[in-house]
Parts: sequence; C-alpha cells; structure tokens
Amino acid sequence: MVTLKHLAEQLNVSVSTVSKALNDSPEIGKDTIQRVKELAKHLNYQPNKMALSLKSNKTNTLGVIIPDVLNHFFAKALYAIEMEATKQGYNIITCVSNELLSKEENSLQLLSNGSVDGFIMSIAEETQKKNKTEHISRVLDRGLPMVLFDRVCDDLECDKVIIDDFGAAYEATKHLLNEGRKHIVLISDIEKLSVGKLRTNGYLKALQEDASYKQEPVVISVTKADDLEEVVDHLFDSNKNVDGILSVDNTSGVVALHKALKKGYSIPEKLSIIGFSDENVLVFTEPKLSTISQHTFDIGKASVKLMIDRLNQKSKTEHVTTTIKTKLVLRGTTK
Amino acid sequence: MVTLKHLAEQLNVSVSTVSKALNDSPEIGKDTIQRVKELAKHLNYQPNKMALSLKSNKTNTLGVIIPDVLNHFFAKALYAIEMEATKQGYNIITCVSNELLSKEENSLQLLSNGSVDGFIMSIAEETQKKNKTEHISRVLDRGLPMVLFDRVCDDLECDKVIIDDFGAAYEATKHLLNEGRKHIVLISDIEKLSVGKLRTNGYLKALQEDASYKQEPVVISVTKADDLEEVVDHLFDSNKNVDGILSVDNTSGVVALHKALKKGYSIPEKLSIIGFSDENVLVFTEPKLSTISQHTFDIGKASVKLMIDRLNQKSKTEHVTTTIKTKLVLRGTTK
DNA sequence: TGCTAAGTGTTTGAGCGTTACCATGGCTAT
DNA sequence: ATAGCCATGGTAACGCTCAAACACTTAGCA
Repeated sequence: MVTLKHLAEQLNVSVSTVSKALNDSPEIGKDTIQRVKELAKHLNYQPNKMALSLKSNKTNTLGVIIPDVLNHFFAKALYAIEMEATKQGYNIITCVSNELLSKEENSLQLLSNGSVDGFIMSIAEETQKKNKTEHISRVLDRGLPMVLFDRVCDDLECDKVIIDDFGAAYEATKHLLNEGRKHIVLISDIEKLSVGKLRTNGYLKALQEDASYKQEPVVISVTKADDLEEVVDHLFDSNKNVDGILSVDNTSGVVALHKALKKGYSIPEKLSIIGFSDENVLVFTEPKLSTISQHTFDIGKASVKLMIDRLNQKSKTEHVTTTIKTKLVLRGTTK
Repeated sequence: MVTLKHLAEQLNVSVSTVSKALNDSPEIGKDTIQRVKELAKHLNYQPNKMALSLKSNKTNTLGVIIPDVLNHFFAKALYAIEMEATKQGYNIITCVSNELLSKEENSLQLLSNGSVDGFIMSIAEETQKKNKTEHISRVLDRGLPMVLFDRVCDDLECDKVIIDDFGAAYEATKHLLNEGRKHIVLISDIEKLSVGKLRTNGYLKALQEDASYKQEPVVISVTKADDLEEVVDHLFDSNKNVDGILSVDNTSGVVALHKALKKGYSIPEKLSIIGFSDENVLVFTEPKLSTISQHTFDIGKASVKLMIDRLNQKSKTEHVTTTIKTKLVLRGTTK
C-alpha cells in the first residue's frame, strides 16, 4: 500500500507537503502540487481510510440492521439504502438480525465502537414482542444517531421513517366496502408487529364505521410456525361466504389468490383480494393482485436522507418522523 | 467515546498499563488487572475499531459485491455470507453493482483503500458481457484476496465457488428424457452469463446424446427488456407439442407453469416443468414446481470460508475452486 | 544603506487510539 | 553489593491532517 510517506520520499519533500498538495492547499506552490499529484496518480495512491477515520472521527459508513434479507420488503429497502448511501459518499455495513433480539444487540454492540457514524434499522420481531429497547437506547446515549424505519418504537427518541399503516388498511377496507362486500376477512402474518397491529386497526375501524356492514370482523393471524397454505384453506372452510380478503403482509395475498382460484371462486366478480406489498409478487399471479404499494424504495431513500441530515448538523434539532405515502393500486383482483 | 486514556486518568496509571491489563498481560499485577477491567466494564469501554485497524492493518471487514439484492439467489447468498462472516468475527460492507460494470469498478476502487481485508463478489452482467476484468485484476495485484462466486471468470486467478451448471442442466434434461418427453424447450433469462451458457450446454449435450430424440433443441433467450409473459405465450404458440420445459433461471419456470395451467395443459401428465432455483418461489405455485436446488446457503458459506482461509495464511498457496453440489428436487411438475 | 514587515513555500510536531518494545525503579535473594 | 524479578511507565509507530514554526524572498521605510 502506497502512503504519503512513500510519495514524500520519492519527491524529496515532507509528508505534510504531500498531504497539503493533494488537498489543493493554497499554501503549496503550483508546481509542487502538480508534481505531487502526478506521482500520486502514477502510483495509484489511495488515502488510507482507517487513518482518515481515526483522525477525523468520521467513518463515512452507516450500519444497516434489517430483520430479514429474504423478505422482499427489506431487500428492497436495503437496495434503496445502498443506492442512496453510495450516492452520498457513504458505505454501508449490513447486519441481518434474523428477527432475533440477541443478534440485534450483538450487531449494535459490535458496530458501536467507531465502526459507523450511525445506524439505520428496522426492529426485529422478537424485540418488538418483548418490547426491549435498552440496547437501542444505549446506542442513542452514546450519541450515535439512529434512523428507524417501518418497524419503529414510539418510546425511542430518534428519527423515523414510516408509512401510514392504519390509513392504508383503512382505505383498502373502505374500497372493499364500496364494492359492496359483505364478508371481509383480514389475514396477517405480522399481527405481532407494530405495523401489523396498526393495519388491523385500520381494517377494524373501517368496518365499524360502516353501519350497513353486519358481519363480525374476522382477523386471521398466522405465525411463522404455521403452514400458511393450511391456514388459508381453513379460512375458506370457515368463511364460506367470504367476498373480500385483505392481506396485510407480503405473501398471504398471493396464497389466498391461488387457493381461491383453485376452489373455483370467480375473481374479482365474487371475491376481491387486496395484498400489501411492492410489485415483486405480481409476476407470479394471474390475475394480477391488487395491492397497497408501500413505495419501499422511497422508504429506504428517506432513511438515508434523514441520517445524513442528522450527521451534517451537530445542533440537536428535534427528531423527525417522515411518513411515506402509500398507494392503493387496483389491478385484477378487485372490481 | 471512552478511550484508554480516560481509563488511565481515572485510575492514575499509564495508558500502556491499561492496554496491557485489558489484554491480560502477565506483566501486570492481578489486582491492577481487576481494577482496570472493572472500570472498563463500568464505563462500557470499547476498543476503537479504526485505531486497531490502523495499527494492525487488518479491518476484520469483508467487501461483498453482488449484482442485485432483489434477485432471491443473491439475497440468499448475501444472507449466508453475513451469517458466516459474523460467526467468524467479520463484518461485511455490502455493495450492489446493479449489473453495471461502472458501479462494480467504483465499489472495488472505493473499498480498496484499506476498508476491507478482501472481497467476495459475483460478477455483474455487463461486466461478463463486455468481458472486462481489469478492475478486478487491479485489486488482485494490490494483494487483496478475492473470492468469486456463481458468476466467475476463468481468466482471473483467485478462489472461486461455483456449482456444476453444466451437470445440473444435463441431469435435469436427462430426467425429462427418461420421462419420455419428446419436445423439450429451454428457457433462460441469463443466456448472456457464463452460468447461463453452461446450463444451456448441459441441456444440449443431453439431447444430443439421446439417439431417440428427434426434435431440434429449442433455446428461448429472454432479456431484461423483454416481457417475460409475452415470451412464454409465444413459447407455447410456436411449440404446440412442447411436453417438457427446463427453465434455467430463477423465475421463468413459475411463469411458464402459470401460463401452461391457464392454457389447459395437464401437469405433469402432458407437460413437465423443471425450474432452477432455491425454494423461494414454491409458495407461489400449485402444483409445486420441481427444481434444481442450488444450495445457495452453502455457496455463501463456502465463499466466506475460502476467504478466511486465504486471510489466515499468508503463504501463497494455490487458488481453490469449490464446487457446491446441486440437487434435482422432484415435486409436482414432473412425473 | 540597513532594518523591519509582510508574504511565500516548506518543514516540524503533535495528536487521533492502539499496541509492542524497551526502560525504569523497587524489591528480594544470593 | 548485585543479579534477578516484578510491576509499571515511556516512546514510537500505524497514516493522516492541521497548527505552528521556520526559512527565504521581496517590499517598505527611515
């Protein structure tokens, strides 16, 4: 690895002259600057990142902790974060918590040693269930900025990027009601998460507000351990007259659609289905699933922006919560 | 941030005493060690990563460059890499090349400044098409180790993790032939990639070896720009008698299955389909797609292992290529 | 003419947080 | 006394930047 010292020796000047020359300092003569730069280019000199970070106490690196890369939502968020971070001159160190509190604690711990300038994260399922946040507060106390996205925690004082989960589910349910649906079932594999609860509440509220809706609300909660297909089968068995399904997670809408088609429901004539996701699953369904689009890319991008704003201003301004708009996209599974 | 200096001041000992105490040096008295450790724990002291890296010229960080996080194969590989790296005490800096040569060059360049101890990467599509590898050689020349996985390049002297693409496709085609299929079509959206070509060759070889197979081989190549569904429609139109489909990429098998069902083919009686992927898409199909399983998790894990082996031995041993076994998993779309 | 003042281009030195090596001082045992 | 051991302190170095110091030139003025 070629260092300033090497350059300095070759050019018979001091290390700091080389340093200043490379940084275009006005203190240095023009010809010297040129000589230095030429040699630097020729030897393919790269300033050592670690030395820079040590000196400046800035790493230009963000820690990103997501619960699950195999979940398309998080993969896309990660993609957006990586894109935006790169654009802004930051690298990202990625950790996957695997929905586990312990891994989350571990990752935060390990990266809080000057490895990163801040964290962008979405909280693990276990963490939300147990409602443990000390590990996060500890990071915050150290003065490391943090942006939480999607799965946030109201108790924590930091910047956040969320969507209007309640409103989105409310609007989707409203749409089904306006179609004249009389037996709308909600299915969710995220009922334990903050976002899941909010979406369920949106559904309940919409039903409750509609005086002409007679049916009791039906919330079907699936856990990771359950066999999703079995649950969906059971859904149809125990709700013979179902004419609307709202899936508030990534995948159950697709499964419900397949099962419904197999059972001979005519879609969207007799049964409407609305899913909750980005466009990833569309290639897999026929007709195309109507969905609430989360604009995942914008969520990731906004998270990075908030982080960089925070890093650029040491003055401790109020914490910001950005809400990304969702959009109900009607395709083939709604009237 | 609490440093050795802080601890030293508080304890009225020198910095080097603290350093040695924390590292359990036999030079230091037992009681001192204990006093130091207690305070360190109490103040939540963390050794500064940057200072350590600067000193030791080791970062314990790996650069991971993948073409596309939204592709399930790469997401899973990334997951495996992250898991294994964490287990071995390494962090990963993730970059997404987006299948672009320029981003790949950029990422390698930016991280070759002492940010990482080595690279694990899979080559971008554009890079493979243009067959440009100088940016990779440059990294290798600098002495940074690199492990290429899946999309490799034979010209580069480094460790590699691959699967037997040729053999896997050959075996799958053989299976279709053994079922008595007489008109087997291959569909691929990765025909431009090294792995795609190998798989196609496996298919061709199997057909060629079967004297009783009369039909000309049909290779349908889809590009990103094409509408996959249209192409599949066209496949069925122009191959009325198709009775076997081998999809050598991640998604086209699922689309083919859907279209075939819609067109009324009875599967697997009249038509067999074999896809090429991990288990991710299964939840979306009915019947379940038979696939060649790539053991993506093992690929990621093996990549990290190779890298760490390489890092732990400075003696320049021969470069290794690990081949991960594939497995033909027969489910609902084959007899 | 001689001396200071100001400017120019450079070097020196300290410090970021660590650790490795060497030095020091106090003690005991011969 | 002095060799030998123990516990600790001091220094340099990793690669970098920044403030301060230093030469050396030129201008300004008595």
